[in-house]
Amino acid sequence: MALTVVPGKQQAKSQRARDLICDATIDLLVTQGYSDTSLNRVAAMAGFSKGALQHHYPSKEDLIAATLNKLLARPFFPQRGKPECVEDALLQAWSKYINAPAYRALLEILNAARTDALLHARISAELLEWGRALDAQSLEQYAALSGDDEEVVMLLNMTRSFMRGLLIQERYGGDEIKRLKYVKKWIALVAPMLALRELPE
Amino acid sequence: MALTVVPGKQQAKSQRARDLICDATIDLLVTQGYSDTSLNRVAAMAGFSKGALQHHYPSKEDLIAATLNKLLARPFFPQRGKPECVEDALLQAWSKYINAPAYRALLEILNAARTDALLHARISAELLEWGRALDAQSLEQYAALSGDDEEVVMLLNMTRSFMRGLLIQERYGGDEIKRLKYVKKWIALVAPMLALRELPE
DNA sequence: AAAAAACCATTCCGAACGGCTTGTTTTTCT
DNA sequence: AGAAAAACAAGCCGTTCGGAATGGTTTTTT
Repeated sequence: MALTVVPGKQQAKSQRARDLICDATIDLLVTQGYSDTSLNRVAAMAGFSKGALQHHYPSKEDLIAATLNKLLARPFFPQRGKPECVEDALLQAWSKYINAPAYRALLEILNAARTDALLHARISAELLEWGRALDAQSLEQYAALSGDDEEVVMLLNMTRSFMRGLLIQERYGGDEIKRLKYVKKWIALVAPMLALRELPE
Repeated sequence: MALTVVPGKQQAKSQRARDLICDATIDLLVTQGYSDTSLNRVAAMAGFSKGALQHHYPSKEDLIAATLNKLLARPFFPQRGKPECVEDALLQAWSKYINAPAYRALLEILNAARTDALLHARISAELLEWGRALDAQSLEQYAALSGDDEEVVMLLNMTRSFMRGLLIQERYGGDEIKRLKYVKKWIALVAPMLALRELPE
């Protein structure tokens, strides 16, 4: 008789519920900020009751950790549709990765973790691993004209830092066009020191 | 008889109270974050009752606006003890201005204003003026080797963006030494394009 | 000296928070 | 089919928030 280890109708439903909840959390983080992303609002926006939310994520810390997990899974480097040159690649990093709602949500969590010791302890290991993974991916994608691998990591990290800082500037002047101008200027400075690595099939 | 328009004993006391309150606010913003910088805690840390705080700053918005005012008054360029070269000047901008508690407090307010419409409306004009003043000061202090004044403003703004983003990186790896290394790398990139302007007596 | 204004302390309020408990419905397993 | 587990709903609890009201004290002005 069908000993089907079928994924389970309920498991799928549960997974879908968790996805909806995390998506709602991201949305609220972007539009309302961390402290106003309350469990009540998340439940309401996701279309569940408070009890359902509590069932899937027993505490707010659990909810945020799960949401962060989803946010960190976003690829910094596009896995298909490889860009033609370094300039295009870095420009895409800005428009597709940094200057996007999901990244703003990520920054909200990072900022909250700065002063919330428990949250910080909960996610710090994951963040460190994330940083290491980003560095490794940088080396897979780029090479430095100087031949120094460490320089690749530095330049990519510096680029991300710059873009992060630029994203924050939106809060006090600096419209979208001006920010894009700055990004291009940065790329013009840094791109000549980098080259795209040949990707293995 | 002495028509002395003496400052007034009470006025001085009042001013001192406001200073203490704003200092406590800055301290709490740095150590606890914006949402945990409650009026109760501010009053307690400043050594006043809640009623006293309420007297000096009728609403939290007023308190934050006043504190922001104090934070924006910090000089980005050192007014005395002029640095010898562009490299030193930019390095000082990092160590004395950006990588300092007061700047973290400023970022907390900016971040809060992103989602708090009322606070944003209250401080946006002041922030715009601040940005303009920074640009003007940049032109007073620096000249571009290319002769293009706009480039001076851009490079200084890019430097501030980069340092801002670098400050945030502290939350997920990147110790103090590594951040300083990044700052120096950036300065090495950008300083050759700038020159200190001769300051009039 | 009297009146006015500024300063400060205490207390209370309604609202919202995160977390928890209890009860009902739906799915899965035997 | 029936028991167990998972999913969900609704409500309560203790706390804290920002703000308002009230009253007393000190300083300034008239």
